[in-house]
Amino acid sequence: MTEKDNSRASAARKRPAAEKVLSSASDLFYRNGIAATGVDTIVEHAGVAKRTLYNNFGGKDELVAAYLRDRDARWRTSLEEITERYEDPKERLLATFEAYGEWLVGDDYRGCAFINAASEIADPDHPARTVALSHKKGVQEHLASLAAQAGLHEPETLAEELLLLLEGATVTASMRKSHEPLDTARAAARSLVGRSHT
Amino acid sequence: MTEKDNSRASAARKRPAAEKVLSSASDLFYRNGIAATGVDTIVEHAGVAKRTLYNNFGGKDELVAAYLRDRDARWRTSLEEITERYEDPKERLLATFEAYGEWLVGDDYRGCAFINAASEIADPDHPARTVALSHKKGVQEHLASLAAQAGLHEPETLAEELLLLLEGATVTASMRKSHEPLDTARAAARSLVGRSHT
DNA sequence: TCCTAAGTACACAGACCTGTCTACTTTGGC
DNA sequence: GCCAAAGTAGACAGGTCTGTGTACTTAGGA
Repeated sequence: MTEKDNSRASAARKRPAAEKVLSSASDLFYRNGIAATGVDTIVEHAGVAKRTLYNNFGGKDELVAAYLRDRDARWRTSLEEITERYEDPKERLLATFEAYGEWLVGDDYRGCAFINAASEIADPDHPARTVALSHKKGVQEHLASLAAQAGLHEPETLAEELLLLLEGATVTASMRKSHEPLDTARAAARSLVGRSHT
Repeated sequence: MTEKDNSRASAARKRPAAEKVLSSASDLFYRNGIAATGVDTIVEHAGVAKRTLYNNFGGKDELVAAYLRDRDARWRTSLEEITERYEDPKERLLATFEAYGEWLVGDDYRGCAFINAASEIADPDHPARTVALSHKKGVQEHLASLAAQAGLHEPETLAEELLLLLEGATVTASMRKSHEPLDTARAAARSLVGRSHT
């Protein structure tokens, strides 16, 4: 269990160049946007040959999907770790807001990578859209599961309400470059959780 | 007052070609994204010469800003009209959710134009970012003003909470291509307004 | 009627984009 | 040490992008 198979780490062990590509792509896609980041920029930043990118990922679209999958995996790990800090089911539920908070520290915060990708990619068949959608579904399921464990009323509805607050806070925080919307969202979440109390 | 100076209509009267450009740009930017829409596509769609675009707007960046300004103006008009349908201050406040609802009908819904633009444009000095930010500020001020008129507790905080719900609903609705998140957001908003009641 | 501002048509520059090709070099497991 | 897989280097094709230059034509008010 100490040697948990983090897909990114294991890929680094066996394909170091591919890992460098993914790492550079992640940074650049997130910071500058997907359309604004060319493959030449990625390979230059990664210090690898362009052919390495195409041999390992197939093309830019698949690389974008891989970028989001990687981010989703790291997000899940981080969320799990933060949730486990608490015992009380209600606090475990609200810990999700804390997890979001840890991601938006720093002045390089550019909002949610999945929302940004979905905003940027109009094509409904782009492979990255599937990844973004399943990520959001995962977050909502996480919330619903914890809400149910906490014995709250209508856990599914509450989970969606909390998701909306989280999404709104993420988007607003990145527009204003402030983490204050997350505090507001957390306060509103406490109200809604209180209302759903037995 | 019947001859209210809608900037787009007045521009159409005196500069028909410029208006065609703005109208085409609005459609294409919103539907396909800003980066994905080239100026050649816009002028072809508008049926005007490329030079007309540059003479009237200066360049693509300024055209993007004009697109958002136009959308903001139309949004304000629409919001005002919907708000005036109600007498009760609390209902007027919640009518904002209805206004959002009217914008996300139809299968061509692609989310909030301002959020999408901000997601897509990483450059903090881009003229469109200023427009997007001031639009969101306007929405929040509208909410705060109505919350205060309704005599609710801490109208500023409540306004921000409602804004977050609206933003979350917009983003989620466009990802799922469903208007159901808006219903959830409205229900949550009623809870929060209830809590803030006298 | 004339004159100015607005619009047209279209070629062009220069940069950037994704993806492919070929030939060469490194590296890790057997 | 061998050999296959992985990676490298760099040119290249074929597009697309924003923005400019030039010479021409319309339209509307004084």
